[in-house]
Amino acid sequence: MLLKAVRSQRRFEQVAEQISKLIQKGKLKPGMRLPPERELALQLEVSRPTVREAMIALEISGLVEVRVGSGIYVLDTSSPKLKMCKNSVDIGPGPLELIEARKEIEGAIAELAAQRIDSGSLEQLEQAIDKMVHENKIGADGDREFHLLVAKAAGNSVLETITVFLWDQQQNSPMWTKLIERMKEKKLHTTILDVY
Amino acid sequence: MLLKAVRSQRRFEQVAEQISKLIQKGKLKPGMRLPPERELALQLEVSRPTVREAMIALEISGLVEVRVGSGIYVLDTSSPKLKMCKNSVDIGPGPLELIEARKEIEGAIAELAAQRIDSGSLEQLEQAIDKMVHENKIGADGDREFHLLVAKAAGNSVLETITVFLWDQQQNSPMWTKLIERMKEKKLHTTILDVY
DNA sequence: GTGGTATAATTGTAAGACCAATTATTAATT
DNA sequence: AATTAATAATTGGTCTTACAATTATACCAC
Repeated sequence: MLLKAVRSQRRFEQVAEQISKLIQKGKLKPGMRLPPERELALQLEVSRPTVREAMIALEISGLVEVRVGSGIYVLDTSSPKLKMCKNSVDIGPGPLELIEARKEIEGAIAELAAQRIDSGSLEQLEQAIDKMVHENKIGADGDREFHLLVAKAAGNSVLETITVFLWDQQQNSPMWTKLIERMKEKKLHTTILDVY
Repeated sequence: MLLKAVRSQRRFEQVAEQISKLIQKGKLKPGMRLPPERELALQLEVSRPTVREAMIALEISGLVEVRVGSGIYVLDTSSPKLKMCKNSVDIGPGPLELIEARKEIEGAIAELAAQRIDSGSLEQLEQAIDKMVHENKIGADGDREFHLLVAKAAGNSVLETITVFLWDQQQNSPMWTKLIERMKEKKLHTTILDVY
């Protein structure tokens, strides 16, 4: 007998749910600015702190963006098809697991891409490689660009999203930056580049 | 000239970050109850609403659980390292892309798992396979169980998370369910099973 | 036009009060 | 003495009000 746990739903959750569904249904389109917090509070018949809590919840969920002094705007939730709470508090995994995951997954993606890539994308790739070599450091723009191009060449939006996700995890991980620093000191670039 | 956008970090974000790091470092262990909101406000020298906003952020990020009248408790974030946002409910990509993505990624994961799996996990896997065969349908519990066990056997939390994610996407995709129905009609089970 | 400035709109933060739910304590009853 | 009931203390949930910080807009001088 499967039962759902009864949770007293707090007000900010109800508010967040309402707004979320409006975005889902397309009543609120990306780029739109929703009413000021005070006005929302009036319409929903709750206090402004409650509205604020709901907005923070939506922001962390990646549905809206709060711009100070300007307003709250609906984000585009369709293009980055998977939303892995970017603004959410960092609970990232360690860098070693990430390196391994990238090695495996991007390797598989690269195979696909090799079969499908067209001449235009190939040229872009070469440029990215040049850039990466020129920058001569790990975690730079050329690096990211390269991997994303490979993913795009594979022609699968899911794989592309996962690549973006892996990259962003790396960028947000405090342990990663620390690892990068230590590698710079010890000049282990070549060793690490082999992993890629 | 690449510049990063400057975001004024709001107070509740700073608070959430502090607590988050304490949890990461193990200073706050799962199950622990953190100080009352009022006391946190005093220690951090911020107002209580700010603390509340931070707690909501942490809650949605899956780091803590708020129990009314009792307190705020640290959740176990070690096993499901990355959480999807509750409020994120989107349409998701088409089923064909998902099938392909799963084929590529789970294939790569399976390689790793094959090298690392122990006898205990192997036995679990066999049971899952039996279950899957017995259920004789796609997308059932045995199916999910099987893929998750493989991912776990690979010993990489990132890969495990991605597997869970792919599976959940499939579950949430309306196009997927439609596809399953049509396949049932046309009895193409065996064809699809080859893809796995 | 360009650049600076003033004004208004909006979010950010604070403080205090009170309510609701939970938990701990105490008293009462058996 | 043990169990139960009533009470108090603790804690999160919400509201109200006020002010600060930030942003966008309109306006003005140059």
